[in-house]
Amino acid sequence: MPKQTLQKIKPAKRDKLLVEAARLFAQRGYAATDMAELASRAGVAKGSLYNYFESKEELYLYVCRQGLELSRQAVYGGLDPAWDVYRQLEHIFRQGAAFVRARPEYLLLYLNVSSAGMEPFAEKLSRQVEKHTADFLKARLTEGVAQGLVRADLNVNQAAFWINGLYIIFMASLVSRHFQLRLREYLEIKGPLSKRAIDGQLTSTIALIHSVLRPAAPARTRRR
Amino acid sequence: MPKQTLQKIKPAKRDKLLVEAARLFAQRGYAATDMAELASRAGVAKGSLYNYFESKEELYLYVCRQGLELSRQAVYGGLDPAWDVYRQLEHIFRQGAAFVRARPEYLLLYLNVSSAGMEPFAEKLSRQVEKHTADFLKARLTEGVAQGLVRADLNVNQAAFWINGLYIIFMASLVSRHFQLRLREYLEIKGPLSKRAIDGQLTSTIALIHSVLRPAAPARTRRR
DNA sequence: GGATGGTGACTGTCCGGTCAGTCATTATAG
DNA sequence: CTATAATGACTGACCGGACAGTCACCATCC
Repeated sequence: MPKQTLQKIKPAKRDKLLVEAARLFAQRGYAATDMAELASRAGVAKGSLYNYFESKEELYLYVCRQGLELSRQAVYGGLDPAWDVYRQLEHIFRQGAAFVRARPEYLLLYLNVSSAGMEPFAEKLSRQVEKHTADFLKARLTEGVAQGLVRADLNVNQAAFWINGLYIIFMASLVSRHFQLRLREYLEIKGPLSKRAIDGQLTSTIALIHSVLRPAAPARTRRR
Repeated sequence: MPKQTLQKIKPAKRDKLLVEAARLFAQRGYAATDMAELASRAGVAKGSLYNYFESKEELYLYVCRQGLELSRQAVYGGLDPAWDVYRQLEHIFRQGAAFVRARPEYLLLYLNVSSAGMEPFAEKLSRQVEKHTADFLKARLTEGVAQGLVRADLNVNQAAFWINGLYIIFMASLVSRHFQLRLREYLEIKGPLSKRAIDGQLTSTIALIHSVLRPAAPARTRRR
């Protein structure tokens, strides 16, 4: 989708540009990001941006899609299909948290898509963002049911929906100022958010999911 | 906080202005809302807005705080303190959903506060938005534990955190384009979102919360 | 007639996008 | 191997539109 020119420039330059773009768009939002400032941060002239991309919008969409790709690699990359549902879920939460801490800009980009005025982008991005995760979660849960690891009366679609909901809220609490303040209010954390507190919350969220999915009383509930 | 003049004009005029402001800010976001357009929609001259408020920012904060107040009345209004935790939670979810459907603009306003560039507002609003709900949920859960209605080993703060998380995601699915698309993707809904589908999702979310909070039946019978 | 509220043209600023011109690199000619 | 030509990436001053906030003037009511 970007112009050919983008492919012809030095990779280092291109990477710098895309990283700075992701940061700026994430921090300021789409509308408030100034192409001139972006150019200057990327060490490039404003005109050049328009040699690489047709418009601000095209650049934005490209950065978002690239971020999605990176996130996916980071989160689903080291997954072993042999693991059971619970192990895979835990892996996703932990990898997700690590990635979000290392590259918060991409999650911020995602969160912005749900805000006002971003509907045109939601129309273009939401499906490709959510489809993969939805399919993945549903497939793992269905397998889990088949293997007797997950309660048979579970509504898989609904369960996937709220597991992902917890994931979103949790990750948002790591990067968005509002959700950080909210987390602190709920957990009554006074100082800054420690990695320890976050890990604790992560662990207990996973335990929560576990306790909901696990089949009721009877035997054959071994795991881990 | 607004100027005195605001209090002196006809209530009908004031209400119209505040409603239109809420709608516009909700739909377009803070930055993209044009004071001239707002004035024209409210049937008022642009200059008048500056007779009522010092600035766009003051108007915005006032509208947000007013929305918060309205939401609270709608959601917590008809609550009977004699009800048990579960009944109160269900009431909140159902009242919340009804209010959000009737006046989506206020939830949109809330969602926008977590997006990029809104940090200054998050700093001013987040705490007063979250504090009330957090305290309420924690108090009800604590009561529930004391009454033996809620499992005793529950971490109240964490439970409140994710109950509210589910609430947010659910309500967001009613108003934000992105979260609507996401809900449809997860629940595999093809047509438009029917009230029926939403009610079903709401009921099962409440059931989920119920099943997590309820004490494990057989073991550790403290009473009964 | 003084005070208070209402008005919209005006101003300064900001920003997306353009484009005429520059210059480093590469291709071609001698 | 040098000289000349061609290429296309690069640049930033500039343009047009948008928009927050101002203010000089008007309307209305006591």
